[in-house]
Order: sequence, then C-alpha cells, then structure tokens
Amino acid sequence: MSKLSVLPKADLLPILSRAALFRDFSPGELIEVLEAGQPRCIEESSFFFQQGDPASRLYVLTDGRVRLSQVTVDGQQVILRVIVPGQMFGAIGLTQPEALYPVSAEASEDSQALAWETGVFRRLCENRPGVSFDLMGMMTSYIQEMQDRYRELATERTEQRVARALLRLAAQLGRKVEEGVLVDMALSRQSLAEMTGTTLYTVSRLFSKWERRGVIQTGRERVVIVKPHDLVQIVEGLAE
Amino acid sequence: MSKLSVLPKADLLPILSRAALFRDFSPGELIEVLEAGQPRCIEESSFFFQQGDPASRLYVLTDGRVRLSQVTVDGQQVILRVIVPGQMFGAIGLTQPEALYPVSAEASEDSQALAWETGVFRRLCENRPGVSFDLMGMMTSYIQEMQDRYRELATERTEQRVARALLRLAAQLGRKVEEGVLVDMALSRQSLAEMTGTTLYTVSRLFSKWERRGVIQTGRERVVIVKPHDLVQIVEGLAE
DNA sequence: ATAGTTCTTTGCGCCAGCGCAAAGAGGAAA
DNA sequence: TTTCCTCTTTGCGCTGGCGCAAAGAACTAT
Repeated sequence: MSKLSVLPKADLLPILSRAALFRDFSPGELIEVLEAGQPRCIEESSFFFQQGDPASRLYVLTDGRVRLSQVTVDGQQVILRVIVPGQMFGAIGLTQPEALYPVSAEASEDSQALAWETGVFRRLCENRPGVSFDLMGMMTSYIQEMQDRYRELATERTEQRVARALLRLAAQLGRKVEEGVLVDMALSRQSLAEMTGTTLYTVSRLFSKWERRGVIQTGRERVVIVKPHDLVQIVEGLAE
Repeated sequence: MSKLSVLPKADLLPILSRAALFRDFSPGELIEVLEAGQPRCIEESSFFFQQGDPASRLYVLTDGRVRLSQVTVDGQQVILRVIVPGQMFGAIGLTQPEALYPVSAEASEDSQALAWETGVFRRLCENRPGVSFDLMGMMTSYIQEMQDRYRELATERTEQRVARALLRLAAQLGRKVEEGVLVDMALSRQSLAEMTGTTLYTVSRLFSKWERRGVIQTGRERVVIVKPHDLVQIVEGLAE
C-alpha cells in the first residue's frame, strides 16, 4: 500500500510554483527556496508534527493529504482543516518562534512535504517584501473562513453543516468521475463528524437518507456527490 | 446619556502607544501616524461599518466598546469578537483592497476610533518592516483563538461555553469591584447567547442557577463574577 | 481461505436545550 | 408620576440529535 517512493526534487519545482505563497518568485529564486527546504515523507496516520511540539518548522505539502486537528482534554478530535499539495501549514513559528503547534498534522494517506526551519524561511523572505504581504493575505482568508464556519456551527442544523462540509471538500479536492464529483480522499463518517461538530451516527444516517434520494453515492471512506445542487438546497434550508 | 465629547488628539497619543500594533514606534512616528488618521465618533448601536461595505478603512478603537458580528441570511446574529480601546479592527482591506467587510462593527456604547484609508496605512507601514510582522503575529493569535473557540463550540456543552465566554470577557474587560470582577460592558443575555451559540433563554437559566449558588451576581445587562474559580470548574466539566 | 480489524448501519430510548408565551422588572423620557 | 420600551425570568412541551448496542460489510494480513 505504501508508495514510499520519494519524489525527486525536479518534480517538486512545479508543485512549489503552484503554491500561492511563491507565485511571484522567479525560477531561480524558487530553486533557492527548494534547496533550503528538507523533504519529509510521512506514512498514513503518522504525524508531521503534533499538538504541543515546538513550532520549529513550516511545511508545504507536496504529495498526499494532511488533516490539521485538535484533541480535547477528554480525547475528542476536531478536524480544523484538510491540506492538499501546494498548501502551507505549521506556519505559526514564523511569527512566534517560541510557540508550540496548537494543532496536529496527521497524514491521512502517505504524504510528502518540504519543511523549512522557521529562521531559515524568515531569512528567505526578508529580501522579498511581497511575501509577508502574501502571507498576511492567506491568513486573512483563513480568518474569514474560520469566522464563517464558526457562524455556521453556531446557527445551523447538523444536516446543513454536513452538506456544507461536503461541498467545501468537493471544491477543494473534488475529482470528476463517471457518477459525479468524487471527494478525493479517504473520508470516514467519523472524520466528517469531526469536521462538523456531530457524531459518526448522525453522519451515517444523513448519508443513508441522501443516498436513498440519489444525492450522493457512498462507500467505505468514500463519497461521490451526484447532485451538488441538491446539497446546496439542503445548505440553504430549502430541502428539509 | 451620550458623551459625545470628542477626545482631543493629545489624549489619543497614549492610547495609540498602548496599541500592540504601534509598540515599537517612536513618539515622532506615532504623531505622524496619528495625523494621518481620521477620528470617528459613533453612537451606541450605530456602526463603524457594516457587513458588505467596501473595506476601505482600518480602525483602532480609542474609546468605548465595539462588537464585531455577522448576521445569517435568516437574521440571526453571531458575535465574533468584542473590541476594546487600543485594538485594531477592520484590517481586511489592508491585504485585499477590493474586499468587502465580512462582519459588522457596532458600537455597544458611544465609541470613538481612529480610521485610516487602507492605502495610506499601507504606505505608513512600508518604511517599517517590523509592522507587517507584528500584524502577522496578531493574525496568528486570532487564528488560534478562533480555532480554540471552534473546537469548544463543536465539543462542549452549552453551560461550559457560556462559563468560558464569561471568563474570556473578564480577562479582556474585567474591572475589580466590591463584590468581585465586573464585566465592564453592557452585556445582555441575548449578547452572550450570540457569543456562545445558544439562546437568551438558556443563558438566563444558567445565570439563575449560578446566581443561586453565589457564583455570579447579575443585573440588567450587567454581570459580576463573584467566584471565578467556580466558573473554571464548570468550564472543566467538574461541576455539573 | 481464515481471522482480525476497522468502518458502517440502524433500532431504540433518552435528554439537553430550544422556543413559545406570558408575566415581571428596570430604565428612560415626557 | 406615568408611560413606554427593552430586558429578564420561568413554566411547559417538544424534538433534534446523541450514544449505546449489535449486526453487517469491507478491507488487511497471515
């Protein structure tokens, strides 16, 4: 199952150049950045870092899928974000060198990333005033997303939130297949529950209902959205 | 009731210098920043800006209290944040000049702020590389707070969340009084419900219970925390 | 194959919290 | 003082969603 073949650096370049963070880097500068980073390979269900580790590195995912999650004192998990190749994560140490990671970064399949020591990365950026601006822009967007999701969690019914989560995942990692749009990652009922503040039982019951109506098709850790428009209706509270 | 006396600029200086954002500005630079800003006075329950307005300015509150909130399509409010003097708000336009404010900024009492055109402010910062770093640091902290609150909303019971909200408010705007720590703002059951994703009825019932036990004392839009430690126990789920 | 593990489904009972309704209480304005 | 408005309290009934339990399904390893 493991595809532990390490990607050669040559293959990383196009991935980095697609990353929003590096969008106005020249090819030469990109290579410089690339050389300064350390490739990391992590197997499924292992961690790039865990909540409470010193935040000494920041990462850009180059292959796989990563879940950023927190655990509560009594052991419940909450998934805050899913990372796909090209996205940055673990950047907190950039501004707060003494900080600990407030989340864990778990590979939900075998994954690879480039890692930079925060100090090294900070120096790489210092010559490029645009980068901190881009970083601020990314943070701003994420703040907005978190605010939206906070509002949804505070005001919407479980069914709407789960439908919304599916649409968000489809937008981020949807892949067109025969029957509709596949959410292209291993996605258990449990995971989706941890993304939406509900339980695996409720997600399972919703899936059963939606599948009966032909809105989605599901399998073990697999969801295909057949009628996205129907999910939108559910989100808007038009379908009961 | 209105204290519409405008603060003279001389009084603004010490407030600005307390603002985290300007902490390493020299007095001369601070005056320059101050002169570039426009003072704004807003009466209770009016708005500095509303959700959907073009994000053309950013603000630092100099007097009063401001609630940052979103409204849902069906009219429910969610309060995301309370702003006290010295804090910045509405900074989204700084990185995304075309953006619209994603929240409304409502004065919960007569309030005053300094406002800068985003373009002007950006130019003020360009000479000072430290500022964008400080801004990033503030954003990072806020992201962490939102993540924590998201987790709490997703996993904790209503009673715990309301207790937590009180402790947060006390930390931000607590004032020592005879009986304990007063949450120093007009705080209705409704507002607290909008901060914690519950209803005014449930908050009222919790207040009644806690008051019976002597944990808090309440009045109309007024809360005094008598036994903070008991609230901490409730947060930790030790007291039912 | 076979056994073991993990994920999923669904019946059932339960209860935390919602929300209406109606009465009460506190301030502000005239 | 009286009126008006807003905020607060509490009884009551209801229900969305939780969570156990147990069976079934899908995948993995030997």
